[in-house]
Amino acid sequence: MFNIDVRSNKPIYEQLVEQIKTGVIKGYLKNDDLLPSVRKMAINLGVNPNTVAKAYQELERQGIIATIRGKGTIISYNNQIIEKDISRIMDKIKPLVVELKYAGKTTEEIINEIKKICDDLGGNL
Amino acid sequence: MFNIDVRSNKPIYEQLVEQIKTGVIKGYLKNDDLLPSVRKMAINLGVNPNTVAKAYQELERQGIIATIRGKGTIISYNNQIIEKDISRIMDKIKPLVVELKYAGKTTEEIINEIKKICDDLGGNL
Amino acid sequence: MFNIDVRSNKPIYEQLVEQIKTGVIKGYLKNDDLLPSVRKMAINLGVNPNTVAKAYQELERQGIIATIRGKGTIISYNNQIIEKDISRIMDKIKPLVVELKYAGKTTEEIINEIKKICDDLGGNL
Amino acid sequence: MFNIDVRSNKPIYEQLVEQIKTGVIKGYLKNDDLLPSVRKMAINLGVNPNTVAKAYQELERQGIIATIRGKGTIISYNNQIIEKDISRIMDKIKPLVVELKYAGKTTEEIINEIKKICDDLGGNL
DNA sequence: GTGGTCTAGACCACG
DNA sequence: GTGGTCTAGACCACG
Repeated sequence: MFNIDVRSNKPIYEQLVEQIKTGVIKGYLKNDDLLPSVRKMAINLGVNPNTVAKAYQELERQGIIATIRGKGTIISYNNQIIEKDISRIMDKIKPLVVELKYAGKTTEEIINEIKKICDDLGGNL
Repeated sequence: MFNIDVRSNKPIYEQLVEQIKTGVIKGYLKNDDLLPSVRKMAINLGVNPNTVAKAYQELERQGIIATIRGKGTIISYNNQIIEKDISRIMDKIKPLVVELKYAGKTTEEIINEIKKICDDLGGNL
Repeated sequence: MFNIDVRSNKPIYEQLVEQIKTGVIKGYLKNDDLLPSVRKMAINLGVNPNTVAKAYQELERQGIIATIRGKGTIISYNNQIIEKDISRIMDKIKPLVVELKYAGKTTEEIINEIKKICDDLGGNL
Repeated sequence: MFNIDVRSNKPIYEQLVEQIKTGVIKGYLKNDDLLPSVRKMAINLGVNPNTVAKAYQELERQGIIATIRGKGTIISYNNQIIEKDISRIMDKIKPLVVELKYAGKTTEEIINEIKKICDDLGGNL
């Protein structure tokens, strides 16, 4: 379910944080879903347990998961968190669109590209 | 003209690379424009000359600038480079749009957001 | 295994890049071989770690080595890279042969010299 | 007659030295041929006169040219110099051929490539 | 003055 | 421990 690229220049723990968040946003991971323990996840991914622990801590700090004594780590977020995340995504898109405009692309051209991306996803949603 | 944020977690040399590339894409920097010398740029930005040199070397490697013996460093790129950069921008936008879709946003909502961004730039372009 | 000549007018980092590439071409270094860490290599060669780091980064940029998080730096290339390198060698030989011809050497004389070089290597290959 | 590439990482004075030496080896420049004055050459090439002067000094040091009071700078070499240069060319070719061998090329393959280069020159010689 | 290279030494994130 | 980044400062070739 999770793919780690040890050759990437992006830290492993960040890759894991991002993938779990994406799983939540996409709906693959729902509230109360149990995540693999740090050790199991580390073995699954072939990485150091410290690295998984760091990712889980970061996710807990962000209010996406929670550690429940005697149970393990579960997905636990509220919609505010997700909304905040969506607006964070828009914040990432904005400067990129601005750059396209400056590069001479028209609004129409940009919209068309976006539409194409959405259409490619089409049926799945 | 260039802003460096030494507190950012993004390396200084990368910030400079990105800002010069953005200047080129936006058209502020044109072919044959002379860049400040490594030393002058370093003083302007308040950073070490080595850091500026690293940025300039990276830009030269990317085919954006060129070192001319006895003259200094100039902007020197061809449109292929810029086209490649535009498609790199689209590649960054794509996964973000995908995430918005998965999060439940409709194509229409996304398009509207993009339009809003473009309209805000409106008159300048 | 590696020899650095600090008196050479060729930069140290370039000497190291070249020797590692030669090691790959000659087959001494194979894919997934672990290179000494930047620090160890620096001590071995008696040079500054920054200099070794610069060489490693250049090799990574060229697609000869890769940095694996939590493991270190390994040889990692594909044959395309090697083929490209061989054709680069031929490109270096060409103008030299041309010069010999212009200097009055006959094709036969040149071939004989080349043969002599090959024969001297003889048994080792 | 001479081409200088100010974007090259090879110093301009070296480029000029090399091209004049090549001219001599190829026979375009013969003993007692008059070279343009430092100033004229500098203007022709669009470079700094100091740079041309440096090249001429280097050539004089190598015994290829001579400065004659009241006459200017002339080509002036003896065949020993040329012979030495030819052997210097062979010294450059040798490690390249060695590398090809190590890369798995057979002697025959290498010879064929060399022949191809010589044949392409064919008629001119 | 200009860029290129190198050293010594430091700090940091990552694993 | 590992590589990445940065500074301060130096030296050098080049033009």
